[in-house]
Amino acid sequence: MKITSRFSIAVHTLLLIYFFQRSRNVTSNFIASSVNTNPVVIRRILSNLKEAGLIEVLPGRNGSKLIKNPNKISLLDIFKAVDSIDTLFNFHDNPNPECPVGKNIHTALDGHLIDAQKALEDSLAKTTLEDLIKEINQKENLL
Amino acid sequence: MKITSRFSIAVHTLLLIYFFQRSRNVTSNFIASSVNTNPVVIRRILSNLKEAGLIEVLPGRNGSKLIKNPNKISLLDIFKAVDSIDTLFNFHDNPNPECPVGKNIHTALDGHLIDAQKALEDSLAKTTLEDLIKEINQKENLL
DNA sequence: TTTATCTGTAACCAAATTAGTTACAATAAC
DNA sequence: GTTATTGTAACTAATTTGGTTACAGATAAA
Repeated sequence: MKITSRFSIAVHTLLLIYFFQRSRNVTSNFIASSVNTNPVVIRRILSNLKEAGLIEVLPGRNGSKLIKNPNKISLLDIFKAVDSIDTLFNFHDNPNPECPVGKNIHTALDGHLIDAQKALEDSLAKTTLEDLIKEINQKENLL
Repeated sequence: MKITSRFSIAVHTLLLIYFFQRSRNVTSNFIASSVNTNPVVIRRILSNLKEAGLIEVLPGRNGSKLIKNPNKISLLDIFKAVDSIDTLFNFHDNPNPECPVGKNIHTALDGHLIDAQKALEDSLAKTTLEDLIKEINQKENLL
């Protein structure tokens, strides 16, 4: 099973807000046309990003603004904002406690699953929105 | 979104085969009663583990056996056997190429997503079935 | 050789999740 | 006042998951 596209859409959304917030109102419609989806899908994600304290969504028709410095917004922050996973790995319910394996499987495995999830999260934490902004600026200037 | 319980069931299954293969036929029914699910669910996973070269499923009513040393079977091997994910992260389709962000988002983000997936996999690769066997033996001896 | 057991697989189901959609009240800009 | 936008509810279609029944084919045990 996979991590949903809500995450990549959220990153895309924040980049659009960063690049366009000074020149125009960054509305859900504008974002949707760059992401290529429905504006309501974007509004749901904007709602998550607002809740996480990464953006403000201005009332009326004023679009959204970043309220944190891009170098303070990591991919992990974005991931947690939109995909609020507590534990990445599912575990089968109620293994048989009469069995030596069933009785101990949780204790034996849980720590390793937490480690793996932490490794994923630590990796995401290393990259910031600013890093992506630089990469895009570089690509655009090369043209 | 989460990683399915197929993974934890597969680990449970391999541990059962290890601990019981000498004393009884480890059948899908026996495994299912320890995992607490339906035997067909187990057979599907046994099929994956066989395909991955981790076990042999003996014909008739002879159960399954490990065909690799537990210290050569990592959690990553098991994960890949049952959850065959190519890319862990979904990415939204067809971002708008007319937009500087839409045009570059894939290039900017893909590498970081691959890094994060690799970090998860490297972590899973560190633990072997033997490690779990030791942990269970330790727990059982303490009783 | 007959009977019981087990695997492999197809077919189906219910529940959950996802992305997408329509609709509309509330709000602010123009 | 009119228009544009947000926030949210409600609905849909598609997909995935775990569970289930059914059964042909293979093997062990009697």
